[in-house]
Amino acid sequence: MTALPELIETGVRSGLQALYGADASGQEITLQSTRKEFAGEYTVVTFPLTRLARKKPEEIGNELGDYLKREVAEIKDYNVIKGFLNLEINDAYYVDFLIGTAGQEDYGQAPANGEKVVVEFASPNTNKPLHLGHVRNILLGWSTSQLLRAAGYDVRTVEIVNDRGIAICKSMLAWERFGEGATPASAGVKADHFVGNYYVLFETKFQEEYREWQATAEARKILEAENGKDLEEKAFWKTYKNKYFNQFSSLGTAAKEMLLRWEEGDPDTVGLWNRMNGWVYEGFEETYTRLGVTFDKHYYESQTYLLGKDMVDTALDKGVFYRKEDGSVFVDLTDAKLDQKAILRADGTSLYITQDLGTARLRYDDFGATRMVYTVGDEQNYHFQVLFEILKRMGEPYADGLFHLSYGMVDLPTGKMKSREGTVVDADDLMDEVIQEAYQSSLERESTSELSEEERREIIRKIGMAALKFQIIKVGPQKRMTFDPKESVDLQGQTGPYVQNAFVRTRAVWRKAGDADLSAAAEYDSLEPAERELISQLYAYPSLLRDAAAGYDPSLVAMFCYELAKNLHKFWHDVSILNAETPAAKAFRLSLCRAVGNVLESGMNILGIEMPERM
RNA sequence: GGCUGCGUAGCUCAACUGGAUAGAGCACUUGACUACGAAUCAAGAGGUUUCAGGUUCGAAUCCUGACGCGGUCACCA
Repeated sequence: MTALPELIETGVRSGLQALYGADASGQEITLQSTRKEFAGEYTVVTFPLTRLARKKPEEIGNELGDYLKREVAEIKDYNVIKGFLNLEINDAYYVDFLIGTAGQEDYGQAPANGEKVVVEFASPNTNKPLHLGHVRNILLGWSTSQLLRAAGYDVRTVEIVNDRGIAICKSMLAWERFGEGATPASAGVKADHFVGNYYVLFETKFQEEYREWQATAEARKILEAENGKDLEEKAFWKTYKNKYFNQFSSLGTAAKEMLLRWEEGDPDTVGLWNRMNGWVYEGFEETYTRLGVTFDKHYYESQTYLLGKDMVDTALDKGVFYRKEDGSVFVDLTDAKLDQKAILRADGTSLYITQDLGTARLRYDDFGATRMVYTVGDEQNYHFQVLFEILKRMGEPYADGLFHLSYGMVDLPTGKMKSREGTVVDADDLMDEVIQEAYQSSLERESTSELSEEERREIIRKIGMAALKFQIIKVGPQKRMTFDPKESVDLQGQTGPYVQNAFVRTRAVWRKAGDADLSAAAEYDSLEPAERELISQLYAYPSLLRDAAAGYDPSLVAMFCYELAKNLHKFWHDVSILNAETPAAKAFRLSLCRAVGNVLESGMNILGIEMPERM
């Protein structure tokens, strides 16, 4: 069965040929969906055709409309408004489509295309628990991976954990000095928070030490000698903090020594490091599970940070990189409007980007993926431009399939999140909060009162998580977004629970209908406006998924689900289902409910949002 | 400062990539539960799309400039 857009396009082409002898074979015919206020589902814009047809847009619309109505069986009628030709699709065609195609369980799922893609997201540091920024990253990465899956790709999800470096050493040192052997279990604290608390404790102790030091004679001398810009004393010490950490601080020195011991493989240090990171992973796993995401593979920087060096040699041989006299290795990307970029230090040690070269190759070796998606904030746009350009020049087999899924930072209504100012929204707290709010709302309702306490809790969890997730995913990835915790617990309007509610209605009507006989549905032949709207939307679902996947944009799926839910609610209000006028209408509407419910569930599933049967 | 992204209703976001009278939600006002679930529906009000030029049948979208807000410019990650 040829898809409607193609059908219309070829119809328009042959129409132009027949009516005006015009050859539009190379022409782009502008086809869009009809705006709500006019009758019809598809609209041909006739302005661009004036040159071909040498007539006014309205005339072309009328003549073309006549032609299409006559020649194309699927087109029932048309109307012309200015340069817009609106086409209505045959009821029978839509009814057939609903029964035959849209009713299928896996409607929307594209057939496997045999291509493998790796999607990276989350990728946290191990010194602190996850926060709102990670939540956006994770939801975006996960939903994109599901979207690609629906589009027919063979998808693997991965994260790369930054488990090494000075940050985790700070937590380790603080625990060693002040922890008195405590464990998450003994302290009764979620394990990643437990470790994070020691990171904070380190900073606190360090600040104390720093303040005390500022009163010493040594410090006064430095203040006098180095405060060139006549800063206020407080401001000066703020700028001096890093230098103090590296040169004078005993805590700083101890942390750095710990890092050195770790690099040397000192068993005690590595043991402690394993123990504390183990706690962190335990905590992360809990959070991931609550968020409903899983990874096919976890990469750890401690195991990958030396990768990429071997690729440097081949790149040098190929002339992609060059070596400076001091031994450092660079790449010159100025002809690609990028800069010269260091790949190896003069002492031969590697850099962030070197590691990224190595992990790209590693993933290719691990999975054979020809596409890789990196879900990383837009502050790293430049880094990924450089990385991808290099991989391209090196002729890596997956180089053309690299995509930086860049997204904007999350702000709060009060401004940016800043850990120093304690305005960071913790991921676990946030989930608790939205679920608690969903619980409060549920108290006002009795629709689930006959269910068990456990079932009700499960429903409430789904509702709260839906509110949170939808709120975040509905915003286009590139956009910097403002996240208002108050709005995230909204359960009405353009929200996850609103969509869930539409789904629940489709289920409720089916519970009442029992195993109704649907065979009469095919005889239904006078679609109500709300029904046409729903079907044409169902019709567009596969192409919507295709477009969203091509653009790596799950927000399109979220908006689609919302629109579909909205039309379901309107349909619900406008027509009677179980008390429909005829058996055919009843059977048809039940079928429609089932199909809409399935698509809502499918779309929301892509977003990682679960649907309750009741709410 | 160079490069780069963004600026749409009071607020949070759309606008099918150049098409119709710029659309939703929240908040505000008003109506609809004795009807398959009111976490719903319907209606009202809310705009010089930051500003100024340009391109064309047609611009929130493309070009130029100005203003405002981010990001980034390490042999850090």
